[in-house]
Amino acid sequence: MERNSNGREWEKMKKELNELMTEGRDYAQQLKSQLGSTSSQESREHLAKKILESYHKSLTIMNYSGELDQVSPHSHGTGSPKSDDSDHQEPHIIQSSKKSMPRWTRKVIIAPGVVIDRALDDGFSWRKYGQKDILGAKFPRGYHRCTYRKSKGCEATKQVQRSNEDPMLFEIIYRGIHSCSQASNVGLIIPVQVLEPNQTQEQENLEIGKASLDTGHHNYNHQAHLHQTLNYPLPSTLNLESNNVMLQEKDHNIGFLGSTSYSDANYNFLASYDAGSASHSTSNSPSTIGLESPFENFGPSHPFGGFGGFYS
DNA sequence: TTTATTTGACCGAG
DNA sequence: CTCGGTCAAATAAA
Repeated sequence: MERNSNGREWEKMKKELNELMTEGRDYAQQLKSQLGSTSSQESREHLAKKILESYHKSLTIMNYSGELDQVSPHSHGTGSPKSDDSDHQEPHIIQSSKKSMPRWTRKVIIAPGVVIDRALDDGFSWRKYGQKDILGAKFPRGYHRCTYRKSKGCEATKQVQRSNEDPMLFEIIYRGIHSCSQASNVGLIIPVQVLEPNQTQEQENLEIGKASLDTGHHNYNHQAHLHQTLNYPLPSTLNLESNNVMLQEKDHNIGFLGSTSYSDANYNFLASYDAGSASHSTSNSPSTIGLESPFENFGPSHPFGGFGGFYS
């Protein structure tokens, strides 16, 4: 209703989303056309990777970051299947303090043996700028901002807080929308191979928490060799393995974007290939499809309406 | 070198 | 004052 500064943020978010999805659509289109031909496997993999990146980012923005990359049922879990598992994914967008930036929470449950860094990777590159001990929290909270804040003025930030009682649970609070179109180290998901099921994960987790919340490298070195198989060298740190993660969103759920029914017609046009996804290309071509008001579209099955209430 | 992380200082809100 | 968040200097990594 009342569109004020918050509404602006929303606009930005939608715009970003639109670009991201359009980009992904283009890549998918390319991939599709390459399927018939005998294009290089490499090329196709690259496209697939790009598509996943787009999804990843889009979902992150929307607050829904399900594990579409790979759906690996991480069963074993010393005590993982807790009630929390009831997937109540819900991203909550509140606009409280700060520059009235949208904010949402994501919860990530790490399966035993998973490298935390990797698990928490959401496709964007972040730079840690602080860590604080929080009252009542057993683990410190890490503060991160977009790596391109300086160069591109991207103001997105996130906080990572490890749960007190369940060290496998991380709560990530995102604030602000990425105004940068980075596609850096989205390590893509690698088929995870569950490694040694046991080991004192709790112990390790604790250690990590003490040491450095989000940079728990070292600890899992022994597993590294197991994953040398992956294709992409991870940029920093050696966290491979990854996706045994279970993502959950808390608070309000946005439902799912898949609901946006793109008309096939539109689908064909998108030849717009704005690799750079220029900021102006916001509504390039028919891409505006259902995204015109993404959130409204999602509404049908999900209370996005209530959503609006938050940031307005 | 440049870029990233660590960490205590600093600051505003309550 | 305390607390949560950020800054920035020192340090580490690349």
